[in-house]
Amino acid sequence: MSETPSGVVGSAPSEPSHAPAFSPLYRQIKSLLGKSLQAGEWLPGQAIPSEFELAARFGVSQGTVRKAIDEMAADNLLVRRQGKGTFVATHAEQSTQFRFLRLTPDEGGAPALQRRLLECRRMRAPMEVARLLSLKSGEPAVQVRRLLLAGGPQALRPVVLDDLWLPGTPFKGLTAERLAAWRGPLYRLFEAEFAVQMIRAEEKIRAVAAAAEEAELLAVAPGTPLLSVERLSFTYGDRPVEWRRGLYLTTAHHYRNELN
Amino acid sequence: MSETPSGVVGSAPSEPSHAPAFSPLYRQIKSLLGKSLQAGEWLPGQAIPSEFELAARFGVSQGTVRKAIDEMAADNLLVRRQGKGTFVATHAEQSTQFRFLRLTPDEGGAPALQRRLLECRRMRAPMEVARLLSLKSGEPAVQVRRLLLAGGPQALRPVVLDDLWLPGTPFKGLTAERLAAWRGPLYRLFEAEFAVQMIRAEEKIRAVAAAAEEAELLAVAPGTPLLSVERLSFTYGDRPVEWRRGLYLTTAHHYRNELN
DNA sequence: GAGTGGTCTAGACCACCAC
DNA sequence: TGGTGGTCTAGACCACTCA
Repeated sequence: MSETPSGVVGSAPSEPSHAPAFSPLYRQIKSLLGKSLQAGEWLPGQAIPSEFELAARFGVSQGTVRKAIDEMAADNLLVRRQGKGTFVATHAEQSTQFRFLRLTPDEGGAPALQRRLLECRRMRAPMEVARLLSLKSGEPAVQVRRLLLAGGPQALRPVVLDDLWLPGTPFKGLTAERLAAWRGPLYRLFEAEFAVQMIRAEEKIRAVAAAAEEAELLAVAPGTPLLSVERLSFTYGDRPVEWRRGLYLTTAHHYRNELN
Repeated sequence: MSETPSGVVGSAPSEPSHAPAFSPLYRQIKSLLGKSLQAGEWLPGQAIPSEFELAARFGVSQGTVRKAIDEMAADNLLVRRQGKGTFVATHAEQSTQFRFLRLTPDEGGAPALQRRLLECRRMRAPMEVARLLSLKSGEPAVQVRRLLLAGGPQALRPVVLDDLWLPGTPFKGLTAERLAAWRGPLYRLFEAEFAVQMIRAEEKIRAVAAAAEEAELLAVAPGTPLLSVERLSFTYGDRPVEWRRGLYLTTAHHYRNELN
């Protein structure tokens, strides 16, 4: 293309010392699309404009838009559906239901877990939590504690004890009642009611011995080895918006991982 | 293209009942490239032919070859280097050194682990191992046991106790001497000396209590919680070629994972 | 049949590397 | 300077969905 339309810059021929890294057109498009997502121009589950429309908007060819969308689909930000369109990823769909839960029964595939809410309270963020969530000390936070239970209707056994911390400001209306009433994935609640989309997460996994209180909640003997799974979740713009620690009982379950 | 060259089929216009899934050209190319890799036509670290050469060989356009290579690069089978060519992935490079080891020090980035070989013996594959490696019962296997140790030169502490099982036939010349003399990644030895490339792996992680023997080797008290990491590794064609169990001491280290 | 994403092509030009 | 991968374009046609 010879013209330079709407916000997209042609490849600068020469840059000052230590050039700020050449960025191809499709990456600029990707960045612009990311900003639109972050601004809420298209909501989770909704379709974004077609590739040709976006190409016209940005003044590039359809193939260039395509490459940008390809990458965002690989990042799980968008979902392509042939014949229908491209959609903003959501935690509402069955297929992405357990995208972040890697706990699997040793026998049989489906997790099929029940939830039991133990606690939900607002407080000033503890120092460690404030640091991880990039909050100023003294800012409000929400703590949630819950159990996940597995097994048939009669033989329900606790498997996961989760402790979550969320920044208080974006999660202003989050209460125990709200949580207890919610059916469906937690992250779906967050995106639907609080406009917070969980995009990616980092986990740190250790083996620990169950403390007295944890052991009682999980119905195991104190000292039982448990998987400690610390998770820091990020939303658009790599901003951390959730920290949680899960204690997984791995007698009949395991944490599965694929290495590529 | 209007002609149908060397082994590549055009999109069949109509298929019999329950059509065997339409496969685009670039996937057929990908499959052919995969077979060449498996056959050892290009060895780890070597360059494969240029995109134009491959396009000519397969009778497709350069863009189609490019898309096939793109996917194989995403699968970590190939590595692209602008200006130089496309190379068969290898475990020799620094960058892919610890592709499969997710254990990280709590403080500081580099793992920097030392190895200590404990055992290497040939035996008939135990039933469980035979099952996992798709061996017939009674077929030979190689068991390797080793320690990984972390810390400065004076304060070396055991961190990982690894037990590996390998199929005896492909690993015919593998001995304790061979292993002890080897400097560099284990998987590099496997690909260089035994023509076995580890491509991907599946891990199952649990928390367990250290048994007496394990505790002694790791220099911890019996009953100490350890991460049990079971890994099944695959080579070309999704054939399992290694099963290992690692016991990770996670007091100063953790298993890191990224969720997308 | 119209609209969407998916594939394939051919050609131009750019960025990087080696000689 | 020539060869490699990387980007971008324009256009054709296929596959899928839905009205």
